[in-house]
Amino acid sequence: MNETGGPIVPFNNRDPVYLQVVRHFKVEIATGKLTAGQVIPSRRELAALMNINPNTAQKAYKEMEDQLLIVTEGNSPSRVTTDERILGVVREELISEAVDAFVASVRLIGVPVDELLHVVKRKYETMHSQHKEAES
Amino acid sequence: MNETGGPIVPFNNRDPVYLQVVRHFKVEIATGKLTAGQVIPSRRELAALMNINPNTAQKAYKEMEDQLLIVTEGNSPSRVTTDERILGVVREELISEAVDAFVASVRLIGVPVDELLHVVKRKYETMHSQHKEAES
DNA sequence: GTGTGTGTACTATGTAGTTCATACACCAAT
DNA sequence: ATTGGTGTATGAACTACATAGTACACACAC
Repeated sequence: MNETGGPIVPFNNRDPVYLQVVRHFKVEIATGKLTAGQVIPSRRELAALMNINPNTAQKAYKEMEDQLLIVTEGNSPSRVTTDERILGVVREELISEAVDAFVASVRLIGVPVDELLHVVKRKYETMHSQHKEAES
Repeated sequence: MNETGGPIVPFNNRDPVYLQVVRHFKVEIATGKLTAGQVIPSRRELAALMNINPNTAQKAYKEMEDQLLIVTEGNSPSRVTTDERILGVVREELISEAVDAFVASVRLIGVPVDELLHVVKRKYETMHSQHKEAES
């Protein structure tokens, strides 16, 4: 599998790869696996790791630099920003974006709040247990 | 506005237009605005209504026929299927798809269920009140 | 029959977005 | 200075989608 050169990492095909890479790093930051000032792989290293094109990695890093998530001085390896104010909102941003998209998609259907919350809770716990099973 | 020939209806630009048209009809069905056996506009009428290309309308209708949502006999106008089993699951499908996508997007972040439900509820009620304001 | 409207099918074109291939400038170590 | 590693820039290639244009077969009304 993956002889075709496609990405290894859990990528869907609806969203651009470079944005999914950005999201991947945001999750790493939000969950504390990446901390302030920590060095991240070079463009080419990341490309090899994720089996994507170096330019795609570059585009993702460029996007993260525009969002002030990472910093790059000269040609030393890029690092996660040390600005705690920025890091602190990453988690909330991720959650908020997901919730916004979700609510927007069900708004027109007119689902009662109670039913909605119930379905979410059920699905969430189901996936969580499946996740645990997969790891064991 | 819309002199350019773009769609009038609330379409985003990430998803293909024809799929958003399909979704539009599914919502109409789910909310009871479209009922079993009801006649829907012809391809050319819909194209004029939504300000899209007739081929895009055709593609949407073709997709709905493949999903057995509508039926077309000869060249009489297409109608919503009378199969209640199919109509009955449209609403649940819409909700389930939205929930699946949502849960998948937040799963990696590891948000506690309680926090998640709280944020959803807050956002949902906010949007709902805004919706009411916009209508008044 | 004529005309109009239906669904359907096919090709071609334009466009936007993504990814790829390549090249360049810089720095550091050997 | 040469080699190998950075980050960076640019243009080509490719894909998906929407659109335009045209055509055909059918049915119903006049």
